[in-house]
Amino acid sequence: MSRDSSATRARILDCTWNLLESGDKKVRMADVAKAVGVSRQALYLHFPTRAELLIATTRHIDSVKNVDARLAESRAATSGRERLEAFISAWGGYIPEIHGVSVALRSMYDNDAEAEEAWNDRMQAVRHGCVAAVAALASDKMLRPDLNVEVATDLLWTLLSVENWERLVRDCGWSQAEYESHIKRLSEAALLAKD
Amino acid sequence: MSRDSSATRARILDCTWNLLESGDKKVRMADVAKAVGVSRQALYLHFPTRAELLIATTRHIDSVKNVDARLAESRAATSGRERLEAFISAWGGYIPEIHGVSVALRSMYDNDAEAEEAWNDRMQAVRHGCVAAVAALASDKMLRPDLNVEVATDLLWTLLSVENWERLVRDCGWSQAEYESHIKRLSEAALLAKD
DNA sequence: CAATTAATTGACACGGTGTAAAGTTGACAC
DNA sequence: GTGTCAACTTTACACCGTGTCAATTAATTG
Repeated sequence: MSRDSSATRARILDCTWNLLESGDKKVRMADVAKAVGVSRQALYLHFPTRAELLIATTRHIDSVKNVDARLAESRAATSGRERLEAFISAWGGYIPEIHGVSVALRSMYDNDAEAEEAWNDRMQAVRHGCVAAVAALASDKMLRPDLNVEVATDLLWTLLSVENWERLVRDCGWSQAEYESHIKRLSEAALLAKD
Repeated sequence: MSRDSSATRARILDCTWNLLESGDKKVRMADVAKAVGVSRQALYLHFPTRAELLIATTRHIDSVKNVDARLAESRAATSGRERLEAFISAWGGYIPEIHGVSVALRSMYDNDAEAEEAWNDRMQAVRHGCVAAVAALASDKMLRPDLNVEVATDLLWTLLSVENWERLVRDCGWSQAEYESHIKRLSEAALLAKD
């Protein structure tokens, strides 16, 4: 090989990440190319479409930030309630890391089926975590009697949405700590049987 | 005048509304023109940009559905708690009506400052309703002691977001009634002092 | 040296928004 | 009737961003 292809690929992913995270709205292929210091066409050599670049970037972030490991930690908790809190901390703390790319992906949602799929895929992963947390509550007999696992999962999943994080932290100016503590309280109020 | 300008304008707004509500994703200027039975340029004669057409459509819906009056009703309630429930019913029941146009407006959010402004404007109107409901709770001494009006408003506003409605009703398949009852319970759990 | 491969340059098609200009049609006034 | 005004049509085009294509340059490796 004349130059190291995988190295440029990595540089592209890093630059894309930076651009997305810096919040400079417009992240066009040309912007990424410029930031990487490479021609626009070189980008298409590595990623055939913008959607695939964004998806690859999320996977890149996931692996760097090790989201799976983080979420897995919450499974170590003994009681259902501890597990719920651990899960909220893990996922809630992860949201700010992926916020930039999540905005970009969601704004392609309507026109691009691939982007939609990628985003839904990530959200299903979160949902699985919600199911596990809710199931742990249920087996501790801590789940509100008027909720089944399905409905409780829907509720928790909704509370933990990126959109809600955006509204509270970005639009309302809450700190990450405020977000986490209020969402924890709210989730418990939503799911736990009062005993 | 050869034809009635304001009548075509009304037809345009109605057709836009229909198209948006029918969920046929792509609502381009050409699609609207076709649906109205008018040339694409005639559209631009009435609405200089797509954003302005969408904004005018929301205003049109608002006036037809009389959202202000609906929200105003919630002010009639005597106790703070009743008022909260009335507000949630009023707004929650209105969301499905504007869902189509809300999707369209939000998907322009990133590229179009005008669309962003229009959407924020609508959401601020909702927020005012939230403030009023929370204030009513506070004056009834029903507000959780660890919440001030500001934070409580942020929470309620977030719970009542269109995004949460979409997730629960559209993605999770809840009925409108289920949505309303769970959101009411959740809002009360979030805001009310336990007495 | 020859082959391979990364990357460059420049051109272009496509879809959707928005603009510009000239022509058509109908209502009404005088 | 003729003239005028305004709504609307038709056609053409500019702009932007994505994605494609083809020809070329340059570096590495056997």
